[in-house]
Amino acid sequence: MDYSIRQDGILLSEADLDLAETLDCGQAFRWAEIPSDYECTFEGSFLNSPLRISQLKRGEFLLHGVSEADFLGKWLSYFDLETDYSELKRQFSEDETLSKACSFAGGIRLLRQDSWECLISFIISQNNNIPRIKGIIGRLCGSHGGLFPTAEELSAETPESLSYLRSGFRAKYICDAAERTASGRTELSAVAEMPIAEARKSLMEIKGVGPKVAECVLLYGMHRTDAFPVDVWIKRVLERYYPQGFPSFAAANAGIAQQYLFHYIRNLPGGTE
DNA sequence: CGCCAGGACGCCC
DNA sequence: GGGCGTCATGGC
Repeated sequence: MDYSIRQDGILLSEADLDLAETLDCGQAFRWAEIPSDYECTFEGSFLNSPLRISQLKRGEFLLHGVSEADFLGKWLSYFDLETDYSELKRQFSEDETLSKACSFAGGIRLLRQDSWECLISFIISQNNNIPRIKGIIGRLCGSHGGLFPTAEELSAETPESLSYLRSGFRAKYICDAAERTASGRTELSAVAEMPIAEARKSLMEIKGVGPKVAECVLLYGMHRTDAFPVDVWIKRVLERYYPQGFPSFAAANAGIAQQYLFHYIRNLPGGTE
C-alpha cells in the first residue's frame, strides 16, 4: 500500500482492496454507488465525515478532496489499510473451501466502523433483507440532516415516533438500544475492550440483540476479528463444508473468513447447490 | 396467495 | 435446554 497527495485528493495505490465488494457486501449499509467515468465510485461517510471514493483500476483508488491529515486520521483506519491481508489469505488457503472463497472475494476488507451505528444497523438487519435495511437506515439519516443520529437523539424517540422508518417490530429495539447507550447503562467503548464472552453477554442485554446481532457488532463495529456471525447463509456453509467444525487455525480471524465465505456462498451459481 | 429476508422473543414442554 | 409460532414490511 502506498499513497500520494494530489490536488484532487489522495491517490491510493497498490492497495489490496476491491471497493465494490467491500462497500456492498452487507457489512455496511450507508454506501451508495454513483455513476462515474471510473471503474466504480461510492459515496458514504464515517462518523459524520463524508467521502467520495473511486476505484481507478486494480489496486488504485482516489479519495476525492481528502487531505493527508484526514486520510491518515480516518480513512486509513476505516478501510483497515494498515493490516496486511495477504498473509491472512495465505493461511486461509490451506483449507479448500476458504481458498475458493479467498479467490472469489479476497478483495473484501473488514471496515472499522462506528460501534453505535453498527449496533442500530444490525438490530435493523434482523429478519430483513439488505435493500430494505438500507432503506430504513436511509430514512433514519434523512431525518437527521443526512447524518446518523446519536444515541442521545434517538433516546428521545418512541416506537410510534419512529413509525416513518417502517422498521416494523424493530422500532422498540432501536429505542431500547438508544436509551441504554445514552444513559450509559451500556457503554460501547467499554464493551469493545471486554473479553469476548463478557462483551457478547453485555450486548445481548439490549432488547432485540441476540447472538447474531451481537456478533456482528463485535466484528464490524469493534473489529473483533474472532467474532463469527452465523446467519442462514453461514449456517449452510458450516453444514455443507465444515460438518466437523470450522478449522481452528482460522479462529483468530474467523470473522474475516466469514466475510469471504458469506460473499462466496451467496454468489455460487445455482444458489446453494 | 405464498415465501423469504445477514433473528430475537415468548412460551411451551 | 431445544422447538416453534410470532413479530412488520416489502419484493418476488
